[in-house]
Amino acid sequence: MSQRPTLADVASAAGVSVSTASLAFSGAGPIADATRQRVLDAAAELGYSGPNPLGRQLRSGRSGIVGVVVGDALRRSFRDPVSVQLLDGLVDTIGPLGLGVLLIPGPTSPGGPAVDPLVEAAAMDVAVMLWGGTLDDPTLEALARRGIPVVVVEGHELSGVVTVGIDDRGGVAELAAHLRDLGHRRVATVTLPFGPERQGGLADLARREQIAWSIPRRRLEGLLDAGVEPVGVYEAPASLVEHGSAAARALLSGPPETRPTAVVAQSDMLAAGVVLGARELGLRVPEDVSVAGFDGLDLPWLAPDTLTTVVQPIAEKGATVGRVIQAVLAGEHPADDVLPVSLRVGTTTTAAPGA
Amino acid sequence: MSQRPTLADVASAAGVSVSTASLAFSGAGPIADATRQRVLDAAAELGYSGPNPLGRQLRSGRSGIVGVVVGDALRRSFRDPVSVQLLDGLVDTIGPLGLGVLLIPGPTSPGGPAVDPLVEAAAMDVAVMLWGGTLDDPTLEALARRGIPVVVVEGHELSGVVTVGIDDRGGVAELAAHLRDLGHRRVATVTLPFGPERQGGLADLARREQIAWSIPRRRLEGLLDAGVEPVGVYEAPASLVEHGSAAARALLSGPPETRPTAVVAQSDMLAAGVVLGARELGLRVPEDVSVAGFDGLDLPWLAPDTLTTVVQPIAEKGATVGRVIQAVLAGEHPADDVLPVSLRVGTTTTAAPGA
DNA sequence: ACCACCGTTCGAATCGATTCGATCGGCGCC
DNA sequence: GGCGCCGATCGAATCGATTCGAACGGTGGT
Repeated sequence: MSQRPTLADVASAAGVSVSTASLAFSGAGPIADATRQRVLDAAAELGYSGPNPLGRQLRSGRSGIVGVVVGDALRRSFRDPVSVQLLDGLVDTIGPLGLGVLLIPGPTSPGGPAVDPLVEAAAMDVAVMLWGGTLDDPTLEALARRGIPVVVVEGHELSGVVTVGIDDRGGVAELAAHLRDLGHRRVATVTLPFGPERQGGLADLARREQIAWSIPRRRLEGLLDAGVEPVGVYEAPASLVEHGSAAARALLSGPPETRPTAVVAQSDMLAAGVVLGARELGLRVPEDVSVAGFDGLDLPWLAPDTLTTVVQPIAEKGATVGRVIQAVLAGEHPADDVLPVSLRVGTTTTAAPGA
Repeated sequence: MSQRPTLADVASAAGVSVSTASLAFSGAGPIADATRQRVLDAAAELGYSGPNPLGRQLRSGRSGIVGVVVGDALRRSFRDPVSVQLLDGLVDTIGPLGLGVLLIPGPTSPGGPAVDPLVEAAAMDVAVMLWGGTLDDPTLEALARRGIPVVVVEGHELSGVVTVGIDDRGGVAELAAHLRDLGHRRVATVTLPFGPERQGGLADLARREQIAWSIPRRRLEGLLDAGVEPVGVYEAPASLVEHGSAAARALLSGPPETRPTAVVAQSDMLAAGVVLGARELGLRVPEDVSVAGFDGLDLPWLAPDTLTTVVQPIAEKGATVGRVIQAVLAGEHPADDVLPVSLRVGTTTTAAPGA
């Protein structure tokens, strides 16, 4: 037999019907031990390694696949450990449920199609969007058209999709209050990209009106909540160390009288870049300038320094997404979830100079 | 209609047979423009968003899925950018072919099952193993039993699987010759883990006999090829910065007379850790100790230093894997592939002290 | 006017498994 | 000894699409 054996082959070899053979593998339904053994022996004999997943999937209508839409090319998206740790928590949670993760790149090039072909045609039971998009996100629209339920991480409160997020606004507010209490009056901030166009550079007030994505907006609002009006806003095109360094050069090059005494970055990668960039400018951290981040990453290459940062439970967030997926597949309509964050004071912040 | 519409629904709404309706979507086979348009209109009317992938997959026997077995938990595996960039190159190449990547964690916990359930049961047309395993790898066995073709990255030359690798032995030899020419006589090395048990620490000769994985072996052999017999071998449990720092503490704590004047690390992450660890010990790099790595990563947080390293074409390796997959799916038996590497001299190596 | 041919469309088989209702056989109870 | 029940097994329908050979209608040529 040149073809791989099917359940029918095994059944006839074992002298039973296909339905009985199916029972022997699935274990659902009554079957005599002797019969099951006979089927399994026949299977081993024929080199049959279990039911073909495609047949099973068609019948059950389930593919067992969770599509994860990454917001960018992998190499960029996964350079920030946040995405990776989240994915890890997700995989750990849904693995035991028999679900697997299909990676779907976000919009790759400006010239290319708006959505990856996988979004249009791949088999999946549910989709997850890291870095939740906006309401008119073409990916979101395509998934809705296909009737695929969506879980959005850190998105707007959208109708028809479930979101899992954190209290980033409150966390930043707490951080800002900490800096305020340390005497900082000139605070600059480095933000995550405002939208898919990913501009980089100092953002004036007009630009700040155009924030499409919710994370940079909420974290900016957190500052204001604590009464901290930033003296400079730098929009990073991605959450990467080099963009943090560029931000430092842009924000900290002025004379000491007007130079910010503290910089709040919206991610730890950016904050680390700010620290390195500040040092390149000859500034001491934290004596000349305090730097704080967001995420609570472990950055061994920054040792012996540790960032002052807002710690978010990343793996737990991934696990929460996993549980939400489970609920959605069970036909439930889970509520949006917001996880708590906490301030961790490290060695990169101290009292403002002269305060 | 509570159910989602099927092709049959669309066909009857358009007044044609299902076979004709299928032709309208697939474009394979002759169909009158007017008829196709009628079918597409009916589909739009019913909210039918294209053929159900599960039905198509069963019929064609293809799932369009490439299973990628990551050698470890994601959060660890993807902390080294090498895996991520490789995956990125792979995704870029197979995406246009209509293929998607299913992430499959490697052996997670020592107590757990030897292979992830996805390896046993997930639908996939071909599997890729990052960090190729050994001959008796249970994952490899399971895939062989299922008849799923396998492409191994950086593995042994195995029968029945295609491997894609680089000339790491030659690259390390070139690097070692460079150090030798700089006058270094006491060279230590930090290796990648020898096998799945991932021990960490100084490796004596007995341990060096037990190298199960091929990468650490070949890169070690590269040293010997250049006539460099390492005065110390430190086995890292993973390719992470902190393990490099630990290696530096273990290898470089002795008195200057016996201390190695150069350290060759088998990855850039390890090398970066060695640089940081050496500095913590009060040693200057490269004046007191030269450090070299492998991979050719861009490490902005090491600025202004740049590692002396062996550059491998990571994205190109991923693209090669993609092309090999394409060939395998076309029924061909592509040959093993070995990509070239090149030495890049940075600021972390210089002449040996006193040489 | 008939035939051959070509471009379209249709019917039916097929992919590989799951599942429900029906059937079969054996056993216990009256 | 017969009836009923229960556990085990079987048949057939079903999931949703693709594909191949057959049928069909219309046109052009003789």
